[in-house]
Amino acid sequence: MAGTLFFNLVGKDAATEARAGVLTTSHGDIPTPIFMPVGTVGSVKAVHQHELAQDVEARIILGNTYHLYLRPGIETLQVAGGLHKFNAWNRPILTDSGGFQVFSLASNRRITEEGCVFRSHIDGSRHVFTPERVMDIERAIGADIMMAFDECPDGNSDYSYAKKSMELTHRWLDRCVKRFHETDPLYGYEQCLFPIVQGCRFADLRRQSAEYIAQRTEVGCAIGGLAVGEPTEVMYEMIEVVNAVLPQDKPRYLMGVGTPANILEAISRGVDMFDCVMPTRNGRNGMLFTWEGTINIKNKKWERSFESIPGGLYTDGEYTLAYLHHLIKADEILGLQIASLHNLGFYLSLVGTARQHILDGDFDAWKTRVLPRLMVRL
RNA sequence: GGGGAAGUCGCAUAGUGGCAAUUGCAACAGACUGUAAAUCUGUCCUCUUCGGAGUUCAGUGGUUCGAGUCCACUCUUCCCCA
Repeated sequence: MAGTLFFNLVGKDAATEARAGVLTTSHGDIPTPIFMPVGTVGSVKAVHQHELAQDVEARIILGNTYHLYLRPGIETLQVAGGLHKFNAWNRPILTDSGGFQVFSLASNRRITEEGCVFRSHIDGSRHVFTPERVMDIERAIGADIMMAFDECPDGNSDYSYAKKSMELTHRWLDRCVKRFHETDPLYGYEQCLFPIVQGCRFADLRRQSAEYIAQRTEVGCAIGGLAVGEPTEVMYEMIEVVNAVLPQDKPRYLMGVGTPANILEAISRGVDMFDCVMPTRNGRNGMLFTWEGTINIKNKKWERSFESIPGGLYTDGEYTLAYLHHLIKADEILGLQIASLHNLGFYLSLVGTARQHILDGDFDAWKTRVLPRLMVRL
């Protein structure tokens, strides 16, 4: 069942490794570089689907296997006809495998060769995730892009643990690939499986993992286990190491990253896809991302700033900083919505603009110009 | 007019002899990277070289080694009966 899911490179920056492409799926084309809003439990928090599509212009969103499996449960999703129908999002969806929960729910799980035993963070009940089980669940969710089940070790893990963890992730990958090919999509459209590079902060492990993944990828590759405690410079170095090995003609997805600066740096090192909770979570917590830097809208200094949110999209000209300051301070739900919407709009605009500059051939100059301002705290 | 209750750091509260003094809210900052997050952390009398130092619990006086806590009076607020 090949053919509806493929990647085309359409442009390459001369001075850097930055690329522009199109990832085609049966739910629509995804221009790359792309940012994918995170919708863990089937909703991008505080943002309507129609806002995501029309205002933010999101091309693809994430769902999470672990969270959707616990709630609403895969039976409900199957009866609904998959996540796209269930949550009324008819553009592409990527599901994370639960590998990150192996990391973030470390106190509630135990890893074995077979898989991972979780204690539900909701009711304490016991659940077993194996590579096979995760593939089955991702089939049931119906994501266009399924992620392999991996272990995401802490960024400060020592070499011996990182190596063991990487090797386990590789063995799990082979089981994922096998199960993936033994099963068929449930809803009549093609799904693909992205393997995940691990190796923590160690260049030789990263290289080794990238080689392993390169031989097993069909549509695209992911780089996991970064931005989990290691220094930013180490993350950049690992991206370079990995992307030197991963196939040129397939999209590279840097999982869970990151700040606007992280994203531009990663694009310049050949990354094509990103996801991160930062625009939504930080937005709900009062942080706005703009082309001029970040704003903590809760700060008193914005109390009388009656200008529009800088670089706003949907919100531009309608809502002022002072109004958003008021809404967030007053715990008004609309404040969370506006902040989330603004930040997602900015992130999509960031990668969209980057793409345009790659196609125009001046990405590096543009990046150099814009980067320092992104890191300013207003 | 008679009787009763009460005044604590913005507000509300705890405190019945060792206290710069509980908790909540508010305020002011900070954090947040494949979402256990509309969450979490810190500060929140004044000064500080962050070790401390100095002033506090309506006011004044007293008892005591020691008082937010006990006593007297004053002021203020609230409640009940006339």
